[in-house]
Amino acid sequence: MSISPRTIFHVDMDAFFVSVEELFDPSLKGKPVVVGGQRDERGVVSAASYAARKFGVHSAMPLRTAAKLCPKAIFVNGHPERYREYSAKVHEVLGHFSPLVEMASVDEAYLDMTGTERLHGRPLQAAQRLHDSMKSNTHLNCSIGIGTSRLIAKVSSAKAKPNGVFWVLPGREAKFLAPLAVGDIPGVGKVMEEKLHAIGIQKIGDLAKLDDRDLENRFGKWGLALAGKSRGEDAGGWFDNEVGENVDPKSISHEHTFDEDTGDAERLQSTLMRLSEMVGRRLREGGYFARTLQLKLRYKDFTTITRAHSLDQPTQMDHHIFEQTRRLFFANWKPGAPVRLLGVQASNFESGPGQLDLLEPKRDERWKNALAAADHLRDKFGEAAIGLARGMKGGFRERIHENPAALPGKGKKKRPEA
DNA sequence: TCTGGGGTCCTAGGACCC
DNA sequence: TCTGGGGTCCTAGGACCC
Repeated sequence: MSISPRTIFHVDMDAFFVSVEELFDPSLKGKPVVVGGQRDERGVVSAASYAARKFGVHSAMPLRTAAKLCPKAIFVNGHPERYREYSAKVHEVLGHFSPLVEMASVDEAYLDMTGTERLHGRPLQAAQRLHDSMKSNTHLNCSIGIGTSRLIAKVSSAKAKPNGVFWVLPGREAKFLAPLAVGDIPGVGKVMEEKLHAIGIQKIGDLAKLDDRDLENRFGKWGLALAGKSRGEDAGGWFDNEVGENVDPKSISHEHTFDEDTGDAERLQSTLMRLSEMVGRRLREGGYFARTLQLKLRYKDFTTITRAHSLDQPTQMDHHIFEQTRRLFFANWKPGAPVRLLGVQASNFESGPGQLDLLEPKRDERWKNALAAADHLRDKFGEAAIGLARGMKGGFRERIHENPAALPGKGKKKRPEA
């Protein structure tokens, strides 16, 4: 705990995906634009322009719903490479303002600005400069929230939107939060919100009046964290790590929803192979060896199961991943049942491969070489260049789209171990 | 309206060990 | 016999975020 309060910035890009698309196609400007796929596709909205939002379109809404609400909307497929490129530009701009920058996702970041006054001036002045610098270097707008904690910075950046700055003075945290809805607390979603409403809590101020122990008794660990959050602290959970500490991922996964549900075993297996390759590739890129492999299976009616298996020896090889997930698949799939989604996840990372195959010491070595060659080819000629036999069966190759929002640095992070 | 994809964290029960 | 208690690992599911 430091004695003088920290100064945290939360920088959130305004309608990031849409704005980037507008840079590539200026004719989109001012129009209702929906990024995430075509109007008749399965899938949800990744981002909507402000013009589209006026019709009630918002992110996470099914594309087909958006099309009904706003028939004139222009539907655009996402361009992950573009977002990555611009995210890197954003990161670079931010790096000129503080050495402690943490990209929380493609389009938002935390900066610890504590102690930068002599360089960049008082918070509002620094924010103004950052804003201008962002605009001139990336041609993108951002909103900036300033506070003494991540939580306050995050909540105030939402109040700053669009294209503004919002500063909560040190000592005014609880006062700022009190009139806001409990659902405005990051981490309080629909379910928690309803539970809180059920006991008569609507505003964050109502929450702050409750006893910490009472909240802990009702909601466990989360309840205690909530008590702190109601006062503006980064108490508990993922929020209270230092800004700028980058942490290794805990899991790597890929999943695919079929355009139409399928019960075709060959097609399902070839998809599983593709997903296994994608996961294996990323394990090798990151130098991770996974001990736990998980299959995800979603049926037509949306019921979803996950089945996991932990290996004796960690792996990063496609065929190990495929072997396990295929086994799990056939042990759980009702043959012929229409499948909506398949997913493959690797977790429980270890730094090395452990013991190699003692019976066939050359086998894994050969695989490793083959995979390295395949990785190299893909780098050179693109993802479709090569695939293991199963993935190619019958000339069919499941096309799997990369998710524009799925870029490094996402999600919640835990405090790194000392 | 018919529900993506990639993550993190939490809970809870059972196995297993001492 | 009328049954501990803690620790850790594994698995499954679910809330939540962008």
